[in-house]
Amino acid sequence: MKAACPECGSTRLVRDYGHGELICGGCGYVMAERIMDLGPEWRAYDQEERDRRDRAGAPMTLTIHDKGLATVIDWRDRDSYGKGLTPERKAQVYRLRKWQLRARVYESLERNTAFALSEIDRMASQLGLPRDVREAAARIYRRAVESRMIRGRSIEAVASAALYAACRECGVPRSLEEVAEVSRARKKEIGRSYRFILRGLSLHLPPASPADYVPRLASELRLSGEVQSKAVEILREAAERGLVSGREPVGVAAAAVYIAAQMLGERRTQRQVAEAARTTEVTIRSRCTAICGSVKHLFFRG
DNA sequence: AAGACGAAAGTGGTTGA
DNA sequence: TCAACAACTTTCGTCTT
Repeated sequence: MKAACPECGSTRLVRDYGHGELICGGCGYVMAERIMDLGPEWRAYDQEERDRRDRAGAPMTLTIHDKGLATVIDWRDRDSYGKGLTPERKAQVYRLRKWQLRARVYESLERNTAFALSEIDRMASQLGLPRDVREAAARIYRRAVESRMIRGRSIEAVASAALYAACRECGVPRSLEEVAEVSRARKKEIGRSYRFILRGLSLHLPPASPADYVPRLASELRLSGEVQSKAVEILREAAERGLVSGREPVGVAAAAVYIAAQMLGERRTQRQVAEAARTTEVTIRSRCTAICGSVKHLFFRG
């Protein structure tokens, strides 16, 4: 059955998303307010997000499961004739209301989780991550949902943060940049959610070690295994000399790879290494001078 | 000519009063 | 809440290969 305008009977109804209203195309009667889709893109938690919210455009469908048309038990203890209810009837209505509310909350949680998991899957495959990382990310996300930690932050950001954490947990770290590249959330938000999740789930992951990044950098730059081992050796020396902590691990790893490649005659330009590590030549240079200054003897040991 | 170097100014996030 | 701060980036002129 199609909805019709109570004023003129027209069934030509127009949705005005800008104002969140359902309007009769015949006479302009406003039939319903607040039909706006409450999907994640519409929510904005700070000015930055409000500014770019327009990218979402109008929702393609009304994702409210009942499309706003199903019967809702209202809060008045009256029947449809406006008469009061008997105590038994009141108790029954009370139970119905309770269950209807529960069902809605449950369905919305399920829907959001399903969306988050598909996002995790999409990002993971874009980053070329193996199955166990995806499963770890899904596990972390579900735990975050169970701990009521999603409230007040976007699903996208929490899903990305879960993936970021899972990468570390599985020893295949991706930098925040890399995750942000394939995520719809901003790097800043992901970082925030990440810290929040770690604290909330009392999950403590040690900061990523530069050595974890070496295999990826090396393969992206098509460098041999010898270069990899040399880079790891350099990193071990650097770590002993306290040149690692407080620095961005990828940057340190990039410098080690650059030096190792040079030592073994598989030269790569700073530009190439910087690109693979998503950093700049300047950063690599400053890491290099720090490392070379104190491990120069490595150059003369073959 | 391309790559490496380093100075200087700018950026965004953290920390501690 | 704000200023100081450290790490990193951008930009640019100069030197090296």
